[in-house]
Amino acid sequence: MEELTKKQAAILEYMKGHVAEHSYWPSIRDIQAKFRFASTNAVFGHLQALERKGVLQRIPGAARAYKVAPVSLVEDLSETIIRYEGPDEDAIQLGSIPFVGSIAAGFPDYTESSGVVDSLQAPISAGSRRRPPQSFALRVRGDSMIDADIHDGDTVIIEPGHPKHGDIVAALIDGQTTLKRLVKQGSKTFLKAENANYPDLVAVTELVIQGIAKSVVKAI
Amino acid sequence: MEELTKKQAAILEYMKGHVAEHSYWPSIRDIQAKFRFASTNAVFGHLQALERKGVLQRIPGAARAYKVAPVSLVEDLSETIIRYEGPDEDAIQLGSIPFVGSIAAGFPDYTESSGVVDSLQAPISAGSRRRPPQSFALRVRGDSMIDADIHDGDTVIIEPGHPKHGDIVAALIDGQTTLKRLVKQGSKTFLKAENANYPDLVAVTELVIQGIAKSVVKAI
DNA sequence: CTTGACAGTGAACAAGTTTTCATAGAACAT
DNA sequence: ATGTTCTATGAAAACTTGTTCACTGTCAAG
Repeated sequence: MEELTKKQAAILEYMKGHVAEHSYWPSIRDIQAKFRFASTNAVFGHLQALERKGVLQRIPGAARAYKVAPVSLVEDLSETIIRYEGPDEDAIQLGSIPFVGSIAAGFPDYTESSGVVDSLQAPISAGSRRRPPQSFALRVRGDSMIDADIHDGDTVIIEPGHPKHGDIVAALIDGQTTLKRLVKQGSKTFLKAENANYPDLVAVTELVIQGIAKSVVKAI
Repeated sequence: MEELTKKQAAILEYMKGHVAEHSYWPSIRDIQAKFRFASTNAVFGHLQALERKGVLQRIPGAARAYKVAPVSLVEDLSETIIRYEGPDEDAIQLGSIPFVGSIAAGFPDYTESSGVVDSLQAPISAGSRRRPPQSFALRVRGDSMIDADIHDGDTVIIEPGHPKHGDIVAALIDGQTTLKRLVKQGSKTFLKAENANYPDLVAVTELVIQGIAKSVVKAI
């Protein structure tokens, strides 16, 4: 993946923010005004670049119509950072998560049955209309679970619940969600990374598990 | 709120689904084609009706640009069912959650930093780009917290973390997320409903807290 | 039987929007 | 020096889209 230029990144960010704030995409002219371009064509070029670089999909001819492609961002996060990607009740249906931009100011737009969120590094649990369990999907970052055959880029389906010994869980550690195996020893509970190179056990202070990994969708 | 006619509801549903599937709104002509209207004006009329009834907000002149208004659905859920509505890092910014329809078939469109979910009765934690804490918002259903001045319809901002004694937390009980106050007695931990009519304490088995309520946005 | 809300056709207009064409400076690697 | 990429201007073409106007029909309430 080619790198985005500063302006390209800024424009993409603005577009996502616009969606988050207004729930619809900005027009080329909106972007032009925001960045004080004298010509719409300046924006046009950037959009083409964004599409060429694979981070944005335009719908030719259609107004205010875009999609964003999966983007891999490199960030200085240690261990297995789990990022939200989309919800589901089943790995097979994982494909149904539409995009959403970043959080921005504005008036809340939501319905009882749905919502859009920015979720940079957080788990999201979401229920389907059919199944009560509020399963959700996480994208795995890092290699702390490679011994469990869960690799960077994989997507894990998490379901809230009370974990048993041996379950792989999404837990909150140091403010970040990580994927670990739950280990009970007597009355004590620990979390264990499934990577021989990682420190063995992390003591569970309490009440930090957000869900249990039920299945894994391997990265393509 | 006036009732929606069958066609109006169908059109609104289609629009939401279109957003969920494609991440952008349909044009009037898209809707026209979907419902086999011979005239765009048939759609136009319905959209006007939807706006008049307060469930849809149009942006005059702008293409493929709409917002949806909050909708209250009544469902047979006991106790304080918490529903995801939108994320935020702050109550003041709560307004920034864009709409999303129900889950629909299609290819996943997401970025590393965002996602759209169907979230009928689940909590979603979401982070902003700025602040690591992955706060999220929940809509309160039921009256188990009325003594804490949290009422049905209110929106609570939840932030993942390790709760202290006295914190109001979003906890998973019987597979559903509920809002309760955390009470510690010696080495034991309980959850307590803030309603004199409700049973006093619920023992915390372990690892069920999903976040701490930081602020409340009162229902209008 | 009339009135009004609801639903729709058909055509046309006006505005919004994307897209193309022609042109050019700055930064940078070859 | 020279080509390439990125960035940008300015104008216009072409298409998309929301909006309006005129007219018809249904159905229930008054």
